[in-house]
Formats: sequence, structure tokens, C-alpha cells
Amino acid sequence: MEKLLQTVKIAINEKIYVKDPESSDLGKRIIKHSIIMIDEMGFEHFTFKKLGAKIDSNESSIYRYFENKHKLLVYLTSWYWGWLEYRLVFATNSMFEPKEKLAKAIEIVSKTIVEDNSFSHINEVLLNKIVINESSKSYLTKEVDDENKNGYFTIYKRMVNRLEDMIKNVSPNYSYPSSLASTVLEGSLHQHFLKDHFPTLTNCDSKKTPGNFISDLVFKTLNESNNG
Amino acid sequence: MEKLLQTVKIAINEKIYVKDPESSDLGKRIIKHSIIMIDEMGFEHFTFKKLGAKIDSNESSIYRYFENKHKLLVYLTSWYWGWLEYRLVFATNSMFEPKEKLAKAIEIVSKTIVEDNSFSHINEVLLNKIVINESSKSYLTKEVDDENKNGYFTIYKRMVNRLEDMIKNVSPNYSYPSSLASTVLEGSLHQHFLKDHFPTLTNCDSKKTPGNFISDLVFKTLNESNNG
DNA sequence: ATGATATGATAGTAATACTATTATATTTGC
DNA sequence: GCAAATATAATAGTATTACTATCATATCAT
Repeated sequence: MEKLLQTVKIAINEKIYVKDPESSDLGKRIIKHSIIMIDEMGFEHFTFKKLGAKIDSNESSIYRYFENKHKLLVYLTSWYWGWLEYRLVFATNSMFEPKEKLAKAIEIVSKTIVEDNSFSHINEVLLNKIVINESSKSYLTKEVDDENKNGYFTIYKRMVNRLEDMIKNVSPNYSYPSSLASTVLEGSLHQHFLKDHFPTLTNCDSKKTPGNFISDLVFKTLNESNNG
Repeated sequence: MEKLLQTVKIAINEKIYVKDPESSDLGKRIIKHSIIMIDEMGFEHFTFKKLGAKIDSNESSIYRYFENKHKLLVYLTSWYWGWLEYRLVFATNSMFEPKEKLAKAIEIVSKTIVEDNSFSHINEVLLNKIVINESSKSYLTKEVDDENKNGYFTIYKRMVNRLEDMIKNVSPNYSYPSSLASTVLEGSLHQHFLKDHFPTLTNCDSKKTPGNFISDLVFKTLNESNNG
């Protein structure tokens, strides 16, 4: 799996970047260290100037890859969802029992990433943390409709739609398959955040994971939908 | 109800502001127009300088009320949750049947606000939109733990805990009452956002509301928890 | 009428978020 | 192996942001 992923390139919408960061050494260093720095200092405190200093390069060179740090964030989250989608499809492709398939999908999208695929320049453990803490900022903007039209969020939407299809296969009569699918993704990120910062607002911890909660929620809901 | 609310002041943690904006005419204009402007231009494009120009006052005067725009956002969202909490308690206080009570609570927290209590300087319709689009930014920061310790999010946490208690009253054996409570609040805001910007990721629209979805989700989950 | 307090006006600073220009490497094509 | 093309680096510059500081003026309370 890890070896296979090395050879697969996650295809990101070309409008998101000026120059493909995968096409050069500098580009890869930009991605690698922006992940480390955003995780460390948070998106608000992160700047291209600081990144330039860290990678012994120059602010102006970074602008040749990304117009601004917002687009870099959109790139990073897109990459993450593309990577997760790949793992999801890979893991569930051979499964035929709808419930089993959905259970596996939920497990994959809601589990904390603990292993870094240390061959690549992208640290998925840190990127997972960034998605939990920062990814909402990529779409909670006044520019969201414009960027959506330009396909900035295609991969994320495809992920939600995959989950939606799996939900429909379990319960064809359930009225809210896409709402439930989006709640699975957003809800599990939120529970991860709460467990780290607002433990009184969640029952999730190291024993009961966000994945356990979401799985319980989804299957109870779909069971009732089949019975009722 | 509207008249009653006028006489009730929502108590906001004093650490959030430098000078209580409710204590003066300028303070109230700051609140009123910041709501209008943040809704209009989005939090990122909003600045104290622009606000000063709009209310025929001065940047430096605004700084005498709030240290920065982040704290103003924390203030506005706290006010909103305090206002909702008041409506929630008022509407459910006399109810004794647990399911009925929880259903009412979900209805209140997930419904789009359509009526402005036009007596006050705060437009709750716009504030509701701000909470949907911007409130995550108030806690998705590196300073969240510090601010949480200082009580910046007390009202929000109290709201979640109220929902949690209602959930426990319906299903004492359910394992995730606080996770479900936080999902009710966050999930309904998210569905509102999706319906406005990503309609393919939600089944909610003008007919099927986020409240309908969340209510369906919660009661199916709790029913199964009682049966199983 | 005096003193305290609130607000306004102006100026100034450091950092941010860029753009533009020029210089210097490095790569590639012949 | 050299010229041309391309990528990167260095430097400078601009407008805006996010403040802080100071001083002036208006209002309000005693």
C-alpha cells in the first residue's frame, strides 16, 4: 500500500497553483515545510516570508508556486482528501456487503492518522492535524462560490458523494444520504478537535474514538430507517 | 417574548472586551455595524478602520472597546449563544416529556433566524448568518486553550451541556450524549452552510430543513439506543 | 466652573501581503 | 561545450493591516 501510493500522484486542480509544486525540488520543499510550519504555528501566524526563511529560499520564489497562503491551504486540504479517497477506494473496492463496506469507509475517514509514509515529502500525520484545525478556513470565505465554480473543492465533494452512495446502498429509503455523508466527514473532524480542546463537549477519548461515535450514529440511524 | 428579551441583558465574560459595548452609544454602534459589515464583506475583509469610517468614528476609539477583531468575533458569537440559550430555556422550561423537550430544543437551535427583534441594536438574522459562516474561526486558533481557560467559550459550552442533559433524559444508556449534543449544534450550522454553497453535499433545502435532518438523526439514534 | 471621562484626530511603527526588477544559477537543446 | 531558456535568489518598493501613543476636544458630573 505505502509503496503503491508513492507511484500514484494525487491530481490537484491546476487552477489552485501557479506552478505545480510536485514538478520541482523547491516545490516539494514548499509543501513539506508549509505542512510542518502551519501545524506548528497555526495558519494565521504562518507567512510566505517565514516559510522562505525556513527553507533557505525566498518569499518571491514561493509566490511563483502559489498566489497566496489561502490557495496553499486549499492545495494541502485537496491533497489530503485525494489521498484519503485513494485509501478509501483501495480498501473498500473488493467489498460487496453494503454495511461492511460503509463501516470500513467510516473507519478510514475518521481514524487519526498515526503513520507517516516517510518516503514522500508529505507528512500525513501532520496534514491530518492541519485538516482538523484549519480546513474549515479554506471554504468559510466570501470567495467560496467562485472557487467552488472553479473546481477548488472537487475532490472533497467526490469523497462526500462516495460516502453518500455507500449510505444509499445500505438504506435506499433514507431521506438524508448526502447530509449524513457530509456529517460523517465534518462531524468526525469536529470530534477530533473537541477531544483535544474541549473534552467536556465530547465523549470521545483514546478509548472511544470519533470513529466509534460516528459509526454508532450512522448505523443506528440507518437501521431505524430500514425498519421504519 | 421579544419585549422580555429587551430587558434581559446577555452577560458576556468581561475578559472578552476592554470596555463593555453595552455601556455606551458608541459601543452599541460598534456592535450593530460590525454585524452588518462582517455579514456583508466577511470576517477576513472586515477591519476596525473600515468600521470606524462607517460609524463616523475612529479606529482608535474602537480599540478602546475591543483589543482586536478576533475578540469582537468571540463577543458576537458568545452573545448569539447566550441569546439562543435564553430562548431555549424559555421555550422548554415548562416541558416535562423528555422527547418533546429535546425536539423543541433541536428546533430552536437549528432553525434559521428570520425575525429581527428590531427594538435592539442587534440584528439577530444577520448574526445567525455570521455564526454559520464565521464562528468556527473564533476557536480554530492556536490560542484556543488559553482563551478557553479564560472562559471565552463558557456560554457555548453551557448550551452543549443543556442539550446533553436533554439527550440523557431521553436515553440514559446512550454512550455519546455530549458528542451527539455538540454534533447537533455544529452539524446544523454546517448543513445551513452547505445548503447555501454546496447543495450537492446536503439534502437540506427550503422544504427539508437542517432541523428536520438533525431531528431525524437524533431520534433514530436514541430510539435504537433504547431498544438495543 | 472644574475636573474627570469619553471620544476624535493625527501620527507613527512593525508586519503583512504582495509586485516588480534585476542578477545569478542551472538546465536543455544543439 | 556554448547559447539560450528557465528557475531561483536578492533587493527594493507599495499599500494595507494591526496596532500604539499622544494630544486635543467634547461631554458629563459635582
